[in-house]
Amino acid sequence: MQAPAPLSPATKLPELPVTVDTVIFTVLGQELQVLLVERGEKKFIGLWSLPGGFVAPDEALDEAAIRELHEATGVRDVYLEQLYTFGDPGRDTRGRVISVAYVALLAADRCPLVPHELEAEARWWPAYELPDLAFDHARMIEVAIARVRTKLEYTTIGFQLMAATFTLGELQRVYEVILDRDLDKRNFRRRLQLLDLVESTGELRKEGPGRPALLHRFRNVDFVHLRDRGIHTPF
Amino acid sequence: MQAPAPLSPATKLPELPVTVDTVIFTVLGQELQVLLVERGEKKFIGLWSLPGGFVAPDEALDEAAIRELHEATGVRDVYLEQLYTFGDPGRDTRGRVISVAYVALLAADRCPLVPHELEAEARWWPAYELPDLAFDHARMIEVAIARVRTKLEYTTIGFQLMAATFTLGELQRVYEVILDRDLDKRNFRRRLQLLDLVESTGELRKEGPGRPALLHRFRNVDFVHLRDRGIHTPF
DNA sequence: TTGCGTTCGTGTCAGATTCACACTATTACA
DNA sequence: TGTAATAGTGTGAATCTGACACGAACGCAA
Repeated sequence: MQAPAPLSPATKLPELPVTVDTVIFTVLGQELQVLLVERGEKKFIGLWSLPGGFVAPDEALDEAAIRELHEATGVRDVYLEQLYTFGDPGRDTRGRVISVAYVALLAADRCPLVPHELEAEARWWPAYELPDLAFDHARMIEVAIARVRTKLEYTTIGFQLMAATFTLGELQRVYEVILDRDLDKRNFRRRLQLLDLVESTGELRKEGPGRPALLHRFRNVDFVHLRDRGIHTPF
Repeated sequence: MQAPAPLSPATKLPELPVTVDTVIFTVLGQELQVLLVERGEKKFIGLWSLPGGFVAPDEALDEAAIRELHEATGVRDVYLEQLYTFGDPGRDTRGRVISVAYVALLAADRCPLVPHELEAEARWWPAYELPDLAFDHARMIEVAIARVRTKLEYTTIGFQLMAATFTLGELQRVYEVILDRDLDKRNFRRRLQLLDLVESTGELRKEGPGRPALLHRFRNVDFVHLRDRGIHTPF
């Protein structure tokens, strides 16, 4: 039960440090990548961790995640959703810490090449070939990948990883990289058309050898629950 | 970022009270019901809230949820999953509190008729006709209903609401009550058979007028992700 | 005992969806 | 100008979904 007495500074309540940690994904160079920061502490030399930090006393969890994301990347207005809360005693070897994990999706053309306001070093790592991670951050990334994969199948979060215009080939590769399997080009395009999700800009993009591709944009940038349209397996 | 210095009692870190609150569902009398406790505080007279309480300093979040669930209902070994973490400043009018919400599913034959170790009054309420709720607990229940509905469609969590043996009619009614729509009897049964989820015990249950129904049991009590079998819309 | 109301249990068919599959078009480059 | 690379396009078989109706077995009341 909740404490029967009203809370007050005088009331002795168990209090715990609360952090947010964010799994920031992008698809860069045909790979799903995660932003990690190198830990400076002696105890954690060579270990990497997710960008995150403590929640201030008057700060909403989402706000804290947005703030930390901005500090780590310099960008705002990023797709962000709460993932799961990790709170086992012992998950942080330095003491009891509750961590509310978030997932963020960042379009490749908005990815910072250098860390923003971080003193520590930060870089992108391939999500399937991660370095040694501090605490339970490897587990967090596992859960995050599972979440993104699932939602890719019944929402339009995948769009969050694309630039404003893109080719259908690029879009398909993003899906393939995250789902970690090949998709059929014709079925993929038929589905996009059927769902009325994209439209052609009319422009072509020439790049390397091969026939130039038509550029497309999304018709509805908003997050769409395809389930609401009775759709369960878009791709 | 995480604090660069090791944590210690001397280090000044922002700490926050953390609670768990659990949305306990059952299906009783053709209705989806939620267990609520009446708040004793003067400030909250007439308000009801979810059973919950503070997380102890050395206690895992899941453990805290299990403990609170046991205190409220007297039962253990209940299906329980973390739902979402609510942490807006101001969500608790008495001060800043982070609440990790859980969902529990309790079979009707295990429901306590009277509260267990609670001093406060507790009772089941129809999930679609709730009383005035304290804090953001109404929102928590909304999110919980959405979660259970979604998972009902691609997992076997629905089984958690059934007694060890049951009739197919009872099972269908549980699904109908949660999804809040009618299902086709023949399609429902065809799907159960196709998925090989239930088997007949051979016994009959006579109850009231009408032809007696064959009793069934689940073939696999474990939580099953039907998606892993390529199934997306079981019912 | 018989009739009525109630619940149980069962199959089919049309429409929609899914999945596998191959060739031509357009470009860069040697 | 030929070759390698990528873009773009349609069909058919199999499966899945969703709508639909009736006989069987029981309790109860007349």
